[in-house]
Amino acid sequence: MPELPEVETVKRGLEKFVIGLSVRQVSSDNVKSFPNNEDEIKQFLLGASITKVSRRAKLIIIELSTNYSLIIHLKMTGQLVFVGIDKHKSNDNTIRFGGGHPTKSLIKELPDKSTRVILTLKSTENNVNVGILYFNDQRKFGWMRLLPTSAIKELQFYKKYGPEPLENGFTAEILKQRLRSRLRSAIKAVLLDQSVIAGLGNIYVDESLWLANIHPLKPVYLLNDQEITFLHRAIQEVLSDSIAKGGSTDRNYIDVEGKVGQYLLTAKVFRRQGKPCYRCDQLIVKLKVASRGTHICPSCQTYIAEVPNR
DNA sequence: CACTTGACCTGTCCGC
DNA sequence: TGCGGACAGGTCAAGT
Repeated sequence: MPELPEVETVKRGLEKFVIGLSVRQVSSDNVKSFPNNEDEIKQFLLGASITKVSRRAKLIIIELSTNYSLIIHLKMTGQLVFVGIDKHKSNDNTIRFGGGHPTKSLIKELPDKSTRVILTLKSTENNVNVGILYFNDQRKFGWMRLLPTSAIKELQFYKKYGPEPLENGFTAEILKQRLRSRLRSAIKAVLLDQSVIAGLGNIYVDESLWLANIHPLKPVYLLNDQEITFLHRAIQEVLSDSIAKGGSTDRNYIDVEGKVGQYLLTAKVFRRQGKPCYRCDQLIVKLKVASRGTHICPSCQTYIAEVPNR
């Protein structure tokens, strides 16, 4: 579920709380979640200080003073949560996340049974423990991995990532070019492909297509220039709006401070089946496209399917 | 090559 | 109430 806005929110939270801290202790309960062996961890993670946090597509990169990095993919149910060391429990027994303010959160206790990796972080100057970073992941699809920083951009999947939709270089013309490789596919399937555009997932594809008045099943070759221009603008609007709202919490997502995202409160179609379209009052319908739950307004997003020619 | 589907997991919800 | 099955959706491998 974490897509670009959620991952960006987590990245900003990490910047706020863990930059400058050093890793004192590491524990992991699941090899899949964190496959590096003990030697690598001892040599390149323990004692290293965190110098920088960045994001590419849905990947979080935590750079270390050893010239290694932790790269993290949250996939569906991953969470990165930071708790100040002396703030685990307040008087009323609620966890105090991040800077110590009690936060209403989906999480009741830490660690819990979805906790896969625990990083104890200390001050780089004076050896005092400062906080604990928890990597939770109910479904174990997510992972973190320790790699030489220089090796990240050589990773196969990393090299294939398409452009970042919120960066200046991402123009309507670029979008048009990127779409050209997948002319016969449904636009939704293409937008979900990280090698075409980086960072979109199911929620924001549905939202963007509604905003641009495009049916998710419409094949790319049937999109005209104006539709692509609208789509380009819609993607940027939807993503920036969601980042401003701390992302979307469907069931699982929380940020580094344990907070849920607010985007879905104002979502236009996602999970709104049976409710009226904000533009035309027609009821939102749920269908399946690219084997994903897909939400559209049947009146705003029309596409008369051709008889398949095969 | 372009494109689609299934597998990876676990928790939740729905119908019987 | 218990239980089986569908569903959730990011990504890659395997299939058409």
